Amino acid sequence: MDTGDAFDPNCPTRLVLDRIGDKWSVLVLLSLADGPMRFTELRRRVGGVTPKVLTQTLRAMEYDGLLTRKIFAEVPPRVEYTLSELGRSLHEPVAAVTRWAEQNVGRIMGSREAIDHAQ
Amino acid sequence: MDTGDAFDPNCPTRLVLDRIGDKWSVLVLLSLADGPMRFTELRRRVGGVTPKVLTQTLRAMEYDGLLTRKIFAEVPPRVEYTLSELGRSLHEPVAAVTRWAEQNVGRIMGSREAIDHAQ
DNA sequence: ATCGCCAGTATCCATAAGGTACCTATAGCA
DNA sequence: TGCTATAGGTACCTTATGGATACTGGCGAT
Repeated sequence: MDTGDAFDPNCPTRLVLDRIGDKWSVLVLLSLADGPMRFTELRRRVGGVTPKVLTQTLRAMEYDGLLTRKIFAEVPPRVEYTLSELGRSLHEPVAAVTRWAEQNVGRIMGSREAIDHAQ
Repeated sequence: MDTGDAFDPNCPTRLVLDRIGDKWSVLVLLSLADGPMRFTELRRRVGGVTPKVLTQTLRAMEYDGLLTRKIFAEVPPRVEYTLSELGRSLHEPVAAVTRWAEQNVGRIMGSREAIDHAQ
């Protein structure tokens, strides 16, 4: 298996990029970086996510070993999501991209406005 | 306008994250980091992208000021895509995520296999 | 005379995302 | 003895988005 070329569609690295490139995954990762959270907490924190999509995202991240899901046998039910070591190791690179976005949002919006204005 | 909270769906930072989180944008950015490229060159380099989607991606990145599009009045036509200063500044953070993916692809695939095996 | 090159469009279809409603069981309240 | 609220989802339907394939135009080469 070729792990070195992200440009090859069959490369596993590409699968990983697809997953972590997902916008909800990134927001979940950033949220959980502050500590474990429950489903509804996450739902409130990550504005705009629907429960279905949040469930899909969390299940996918669990499958990839980025977080763990702990169910407490209580009523009402309680489920806690916690970043794994692997998930925590991804936090810094992702946070760097987010910082870039925050720092450059002005330039990007400026570019869009300049182009819109030229039309 | 609130540029500080990527969790707010109306936050511009979120718009930016959505855009640069797109898998094709990342691959185009990494390709162009080596220098300007033509459309067909990019298409070959970024395996699996269809022309329609590549066009959409390039237009979106141009709109955001990440790259410039230069048309040469020749036959056959020639169009060159070049990263802007802004695009180049995004390269390092994105490359860090890609490096993480390459280094951890094994762990992720291992997690998937462990879970598949447990079923 | 026809073929191929380049940079895309146009068209159609499948998949995925999004929105809303509903389910389960129990504890608390009236 | 209902009635309601709660948490963590599922089920269902509709709407975007992505992807596959085919096609265009002008010219130089065969």
